[in-house]
Amino acid sequence: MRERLINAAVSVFSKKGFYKASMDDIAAEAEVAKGTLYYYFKNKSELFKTVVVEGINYLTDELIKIVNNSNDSIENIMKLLIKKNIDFYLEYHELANIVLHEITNGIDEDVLNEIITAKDRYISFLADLLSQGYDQGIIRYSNFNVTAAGIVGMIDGVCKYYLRNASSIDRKQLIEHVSNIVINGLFP
Amino acid sequence: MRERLINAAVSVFSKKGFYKASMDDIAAEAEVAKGTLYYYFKNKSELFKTVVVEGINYLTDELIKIVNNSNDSIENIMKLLIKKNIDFYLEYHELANIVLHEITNGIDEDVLNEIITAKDRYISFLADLLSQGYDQGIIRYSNFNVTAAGIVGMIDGVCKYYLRNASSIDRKQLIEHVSNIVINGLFP
Amino acid sequence: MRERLINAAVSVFSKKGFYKASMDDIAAEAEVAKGTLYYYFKNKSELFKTVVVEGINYLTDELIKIVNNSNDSIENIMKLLIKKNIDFYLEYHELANIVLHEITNGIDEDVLNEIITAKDRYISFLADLLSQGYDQGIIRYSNFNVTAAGIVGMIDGVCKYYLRNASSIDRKQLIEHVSNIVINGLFP
Amino acid sequence: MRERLINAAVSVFSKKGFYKASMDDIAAEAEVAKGTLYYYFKNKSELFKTVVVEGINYLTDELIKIVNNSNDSIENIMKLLIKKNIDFYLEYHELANIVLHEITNGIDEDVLNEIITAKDRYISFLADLLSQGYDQGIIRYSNFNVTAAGIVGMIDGVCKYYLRNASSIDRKQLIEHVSNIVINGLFP
DNA sequence: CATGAATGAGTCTTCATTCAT
DNA sequence: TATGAATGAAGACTCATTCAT
Repeated sequence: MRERLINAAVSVFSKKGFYKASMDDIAAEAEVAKGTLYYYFKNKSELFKTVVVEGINYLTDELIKIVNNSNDSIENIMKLLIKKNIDFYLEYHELANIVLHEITNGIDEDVLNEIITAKDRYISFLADLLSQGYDQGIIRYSNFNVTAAGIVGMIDGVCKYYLRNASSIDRKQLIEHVSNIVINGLFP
Repeated sequence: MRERLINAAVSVFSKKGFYKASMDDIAAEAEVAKGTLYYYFKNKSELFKTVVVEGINYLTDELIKIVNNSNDSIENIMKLLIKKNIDFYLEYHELANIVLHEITNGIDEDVLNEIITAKDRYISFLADLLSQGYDQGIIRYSNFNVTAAGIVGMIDGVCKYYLRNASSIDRKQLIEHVSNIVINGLFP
Repeated sequence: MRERLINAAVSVFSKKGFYKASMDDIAAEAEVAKGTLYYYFKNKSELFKTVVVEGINYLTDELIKIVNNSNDSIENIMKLLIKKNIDFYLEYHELANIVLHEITNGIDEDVLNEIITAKDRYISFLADLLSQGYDQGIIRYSNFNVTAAGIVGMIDGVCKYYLRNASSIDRKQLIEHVSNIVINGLFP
Repeated sequence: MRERLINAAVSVFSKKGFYKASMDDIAAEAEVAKGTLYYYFKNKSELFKTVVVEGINYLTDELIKIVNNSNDSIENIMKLLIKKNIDFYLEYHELANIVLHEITNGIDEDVLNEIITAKDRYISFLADLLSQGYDQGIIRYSNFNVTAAGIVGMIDGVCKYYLRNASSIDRKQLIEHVSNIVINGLFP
């Protein structure tokens, strides 16, 4: 049942965002009584946190698997990660919108902290990878966390644009394009 | 008076975001009666739209001025724009958070469209610059809009990280760093 | 309007008590929208406090007036006060039930404190009178506050019994009876 | 088991009162599942009634024992009863508060009647004693029930004051004081 | 006997919006 | 122009109660 509620919550939060999503909506989506939500989750913030934290952790774990199962070059791994990220984003875009951003209002402090922790784990994972590349002499910059945050932000911005103007470019090109910018920069 | 209301609204929306900001808050901040807000703006969405659109346009106009008044290389202009962007973001970060992101919920459709229009103008402006660089052979990629969206997203992600972990890097370095990644990529 | 809301609240709280009385009930009784209640009172506790504090203070002030305007003996004043108290009690009995007893649960601490303060003023007033009687040598005991609390408790107990079994005794006798016990004790 | 549930209920109702006490609280206190409560008691009112009625009856039976086992004078028995009452009150004061005053709304009519019956038995017992005293010519008034209710009310008022201001008088004095007023009145 | 998951009616509270002045 | 009292719809949350196991 918990699973079912979370799925409903993902769906509704994705479509409506934190504020516009009502507990009624989510209960209706899950086809349960509203009380059931409160049987499993203390309150709306708690439910939201669960969705977001599990979302981020799912993504992070997927990425970790890719890295662990690959003997490829850092460059190719990087490309794969970017692809995976973009795929995730485009699949659950509103959720990603929520997951990848700060939602500093209306959520209990402690709940927010858990979200930030999950997010930091995600950024740190990317930063680690960058750090490895740096040690191998194939990445130039040492501000790994900032760089990681920047990459995620770029993916975010690009996906959002893509979702608004889907026709102007195809998905494969999008991934390729982001990979190129990240890896080679704009200037030749 | 209208000016005064908008300033109050910027301040409150910046601090609290769209949902948590109440018309009472804004009226109190402006030191007027709540009814006055409705005398000048049809409703909350309308007021929000005004703030956001004027915010984006202000930023865009600032950037346009920079470009028009400069004879510098595209590379240097690019750096300046990035700096300006980051400065704007860090100064009005909550507002920027709103301005730079999709807030697709709880706002009237038509009002939302005006926000998107302003945002597109901003992205287009950056894309134009990239296009010029492309024509001069100093930028590699031709998906100008996507690239522009990506740059804005990266700035966004980096600033957010910076605001959470301000001590780990200094502002000048931050700007430098983003400029470098955008211009030269991660790989040497 | 505030007056009107308080009157409605007195009526509803009197009939139903703090918990069973809903803000809907009170709004309906006052024939206003529920929001209006919240325009004048921060919340249910605040409204309740207002009713109780004003109730106690009203009663206290009435009693003070009696004392100040009378040249009668302490004994006769005492009788008058008992009469006034019983009349008040029987008129607003559920309210009196609330007013005279602690409601230690479910009410905000600070609000509760204001209620206790008002109550203490009432007890103190009676204690003062006893103290005067003591100084004049016509009252035996010096634990004035305890005695005052005891008298109020007795009135309470007697009135409650009366309300449950109204037929067994008439109101005038009730007042007479309490006065006698208080003044002369049970034993001849 | 039933015993165990009642003990838990006494404890929780005593601390929180009827409304604030939840069936969850009571189940937790008894360390059973919530359903178990409903296996033994039809509903919350029923459980509450059981607690209250058994409480009153326990007290009444204790008092009856005292009277039956004593050859003392009415006066001394009276004092003992007052002492016992005050002791009971101060030990289970919140419960006593409920027994004597709990708002009678929101409890099923029939359940309420059983509470009143138990209460009346208690009052009647005291009234009987007064009646005996009257027959022996050592008590002046013949409104026995009203007088009994008044005495109980006085005990209530005095104990409550004592609980709020415990330091101002000692317990033995409190008992003495109430006995004196009841027996001799305020006026010499 | 005992459980505890599931329910849904009921309540408080917020706040954008209106409108008479 | 400007006010602010009044509104009422909407939403989060509680909790007594039921029932299948």
